[in-house]
Amino acid sequence: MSEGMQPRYDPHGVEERWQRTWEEEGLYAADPDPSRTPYVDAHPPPNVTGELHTGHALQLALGDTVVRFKRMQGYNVLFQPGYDHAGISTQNVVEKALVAEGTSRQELGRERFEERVWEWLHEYGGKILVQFRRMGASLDYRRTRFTMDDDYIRAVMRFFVHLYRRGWIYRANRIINWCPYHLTSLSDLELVHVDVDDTLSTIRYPLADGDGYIPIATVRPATIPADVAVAVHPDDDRYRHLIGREVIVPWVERRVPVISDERVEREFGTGALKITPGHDPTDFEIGRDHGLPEPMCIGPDGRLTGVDGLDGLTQAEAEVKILDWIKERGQLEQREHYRHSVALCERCENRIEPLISLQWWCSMDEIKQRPLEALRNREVRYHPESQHRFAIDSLESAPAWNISRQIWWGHQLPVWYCADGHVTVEETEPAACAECGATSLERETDVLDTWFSSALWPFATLGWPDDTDDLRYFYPGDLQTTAREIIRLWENRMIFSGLELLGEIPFTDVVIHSTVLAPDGRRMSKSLGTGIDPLELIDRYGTDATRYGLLKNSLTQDVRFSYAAIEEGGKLANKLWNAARLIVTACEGVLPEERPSSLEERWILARLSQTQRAVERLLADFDFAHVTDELYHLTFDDFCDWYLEAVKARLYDGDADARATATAALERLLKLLHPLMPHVTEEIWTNLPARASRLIVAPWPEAGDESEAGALERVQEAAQVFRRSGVVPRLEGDEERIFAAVVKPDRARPAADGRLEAERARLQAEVARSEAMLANDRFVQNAPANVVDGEREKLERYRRELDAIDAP
RNA sequence: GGGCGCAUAGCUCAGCGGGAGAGCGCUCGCUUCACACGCGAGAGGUCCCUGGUUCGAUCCCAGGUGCGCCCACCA
Repeated sequence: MSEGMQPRYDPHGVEERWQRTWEEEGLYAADPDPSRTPYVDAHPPPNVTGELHTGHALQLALGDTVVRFKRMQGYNVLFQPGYDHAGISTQNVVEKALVAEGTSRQELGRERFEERVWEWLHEYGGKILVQFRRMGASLDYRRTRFTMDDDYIRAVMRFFVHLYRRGWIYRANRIINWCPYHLTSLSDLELVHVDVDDTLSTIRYPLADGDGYIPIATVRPATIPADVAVAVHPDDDRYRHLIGREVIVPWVERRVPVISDERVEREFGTGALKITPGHDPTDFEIGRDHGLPEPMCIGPDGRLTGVDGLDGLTQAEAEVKILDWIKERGQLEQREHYRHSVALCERCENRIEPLISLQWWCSMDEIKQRPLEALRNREVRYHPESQHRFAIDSLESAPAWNISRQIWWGHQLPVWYCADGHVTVEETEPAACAECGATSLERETDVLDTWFSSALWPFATLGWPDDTDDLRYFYPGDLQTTAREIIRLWENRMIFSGLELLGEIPFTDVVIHSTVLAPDGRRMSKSLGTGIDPLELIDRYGTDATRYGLLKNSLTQDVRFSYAAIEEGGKLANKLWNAARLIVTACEGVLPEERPSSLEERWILARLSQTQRAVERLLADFDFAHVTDELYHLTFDDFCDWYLEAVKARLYDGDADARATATAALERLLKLLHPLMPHVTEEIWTNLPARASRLIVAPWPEAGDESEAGALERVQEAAQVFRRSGVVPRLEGDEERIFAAVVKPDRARPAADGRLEAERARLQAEVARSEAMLANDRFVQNAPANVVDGEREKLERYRRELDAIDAP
């Protein structure tokens, strides 16, 4: 097929063809096989409504590279695909579509709305898996799972009931983050914080006995009607004498106590804090500790409620009226500009209302103990290692988890109430109330936090809660690739669910990849217009080049996106293609066999082995950036510039050993590169003779003898000397032949005036420096032996090169 | 306010106790029978600052400066 190889490698068409072929030939498929060792990467399920972004692309490139490497090593690889129902996000997208149609979810009602979501998903959902294929991801697409599949729902219900019976799930009134747009509670992890310009008002709260006032600084005068106390620090001399007395809350003119609490910051504002347990998390805690009531004055819609004269007003409107009232009475001390951070809903970016609400909670106190122990024992390895500490810290400090959401799209809680309010928790609808036997039951309308179901991904995808062959064979798995911010949302929860339900952590290695920043260093974001669409990269440079570029960038540090890295990948693919073209053309029909008969052949085989060992070592540490580096230089410098240049003449001359060896060497190079750049290597593979199997399932080579890796050193030294001085050093045999073939002294420009003298001077200076160093007793005595020996070798080399120049 | 990290060539980044590196960009020369997405030759750096440890520091330690990210209830 060599006549089909064009001088320029074009990935278009080739890559799609291989993606189809590999999948159709079942080469991604994983099935239990007790004779083989499994290797499992349960790839994070993206949002069902999502589109491929750089983070996904990077994550896929990392996971797929490892998985392809393991597959070649003979592991039975399961790379698990799927997508997540993603509660609020999905509800959002569909709601927007409804609004565009002139209707709303409220108008449709819950049942119709859920149907609409399913319809929407059947039409548009899961597009992302098509895009996963374009990344060349070798996922077992037959096994695609959705976190709202019937079986998956069963797993979620089982998990909930399990935790409930353990006594860890409970229902309670607590202050929560309320999104007035979505009309639901949110966990702390679903918020974003932004700085806003605001106004800090200092308001005088008169003492009830008429004797003076306490100044209070607040940014939210609209919450004043729900004040239940004023708190000061117990050691604050300004106010200590007032503790225990009463002040009058403006507008509602209610008498409330002055209390003391250490959580009050003396330095902030006036040092006195109004306590509003209904609308502030700190105040809620202080209020609980002091046994204060918990009234609210702002409703779920964000408007005032239950306050005479303010009902139904927005907070801005209420604020004006309250401040006017205060001003009229001379109680407004000052208004000043104040910049501070506020919490927003990460989905709609509306301001969060803290308010008290009856919610379902999962207590973390007991559930986190086993995971903590496991993490401390390093039963999970984090890459980079520094994330290990963070995983532990974030688990240690994990607060009670608000698991209920007041939205319609998601897993409805398996909780039923009878008319008397008794609670019955069952996996499926119970016939009667567990407490009173009443048969008329109402199901809880709340749904679960999306991450509650995500926590089951590594084993719900394998059939849990049933005891399946898949589960027994593939669980626990091996690899997780994920973004830093997901550690708390997801990694920790998978670890505790796995330990709790199956007694084992679902994976052993967690690779936390970097955040890819825009080329200018800002975050990639659609709204900023700084996003880079991986599909456009694929269209422009090809999948292999895109994968290579992303891997090269994926260091422990956040990195700026670089087109240059992708272009480098494209060049590597083309270089490889042309090296293969040379060998395929010159060695047509020759079977690969390592029969090294000359220096350059022994050398390249040793270099291939050496690089292979390095790649294996680096991949074990998930150090992808250095893998790309090793392979780039192996291909360009060693394989092409030295080996092929040296052996080319013998290939054209029909040297049978050289031809067989060249073909074998190319095969090994292709194998090393396949995990990173699967398509171009597979395409070349088909052009090699007698190929029974696909490269994707070809065995990873045994690394051979590395002892000849330095065999070309004298020739390379000679090349240095020649290039710097124009002098052709004396060499013999293979070395002379290789020098002539690679360096081509007969075609080089003649030695220019002064070049030789400059090189001689340089070498003499090096010799002098080296001799001085070796003459220094303190150096010779204190430096490690290998350093001293190294210096002696260097000196020898400098002297040899000097001799070469000075020879006639 | 806590935690983590980064400052090295024009740009993006490796290296991390003994000769300052790569890719891109730039300059010069090559249409040499695999490849101009190529080959060869070059220019370009107080390795952020100040101290300390050491025979020796870009690398280790302390302090400073400047950036970035994550977390956190200063109203």
